[in-house]
Amino acid sequence: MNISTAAAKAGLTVKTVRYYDMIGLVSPYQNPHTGYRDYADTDLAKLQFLGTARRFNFSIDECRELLSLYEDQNRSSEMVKALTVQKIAEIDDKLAELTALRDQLAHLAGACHGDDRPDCPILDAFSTCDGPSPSS
Amino acid sequence: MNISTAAAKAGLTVKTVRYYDMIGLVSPYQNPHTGYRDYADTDLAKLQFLGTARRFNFSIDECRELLSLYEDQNRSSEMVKALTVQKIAEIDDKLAELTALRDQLAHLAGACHGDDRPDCPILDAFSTCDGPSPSS
DNA sequence: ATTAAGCTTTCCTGTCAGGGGAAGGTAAAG
DNA sequence: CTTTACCTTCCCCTGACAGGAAAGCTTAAT
Repeated sequence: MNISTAAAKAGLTVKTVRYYDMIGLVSPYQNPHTGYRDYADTDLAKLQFLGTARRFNFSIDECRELLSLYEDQNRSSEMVKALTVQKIAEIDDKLAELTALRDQLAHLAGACHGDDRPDCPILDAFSTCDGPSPSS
Repeated sequence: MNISTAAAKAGLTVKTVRYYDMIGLVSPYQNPHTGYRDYADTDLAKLQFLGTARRFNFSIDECRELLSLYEDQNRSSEMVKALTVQKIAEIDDKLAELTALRDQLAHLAGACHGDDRPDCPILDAFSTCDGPSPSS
């Protein structure tokens, strides 16, 4: 299967699939004469796995770890669950941060009349150095 | 005021402040003999403004726009409020996306026993190409 | 048989917002 | 006078690709 077919089936772009080859995530057989990549079904399965894991916000390095677990027939589900629970915690942190941000901005927007007068509580708040805590 | 003092007062790193000079956000007087940057109080105010706006998740380009409004004594509060409301909407989108992600992951983690057996619903779900919708 | 379209390859540059560190000049303190 | 702490520019690095150029390959139509 050529690269564009594999990419389409995995819901990825050709560029992304080529990138995954370059960083050693999924390296298909490469025809030595033409240089064309040829994706086997097992390669496609990995690409689909990666597509899903990436959409679940796992980083490339985490995907690499998940993929090695995915390929290991003698794996335990322990590591996978631990990684997932940790990812959930990260998302929770991000949610809390964004929610706080949203509330503060909404408060400022509510205080701003938003007309043609130069008085603006939002800019006033920004000029006093007490914004949200530095985000990661 | 030298760069490290200004950076500390604005809650930014020296690298960041130098970067803001390079991209033309805040360009202080520069001693032609020593090459040292010298930040005036008005420069510091802008840096503090930028620090806060950045912590509120405004991009550099949005900060540039906000800063020009901040500096304009004849500004109207209309634009500022519009930008802020748009930013709130963006945050809301991100919140919805992350919440959906979190729920799906939590569901998978709940179904995974997380012991030393190789059976793992999380990996099974990842290998069937029906993850979350592609995130921005 | 030739040509054109539509693939593929590698290679280079750009993104965003800076971080890390080297080489070299300067300022303040002992 | 020396040490230490700061400043400068310069260049490469990050994550996860996207865009595009130049060249090679395949397939279908002419």
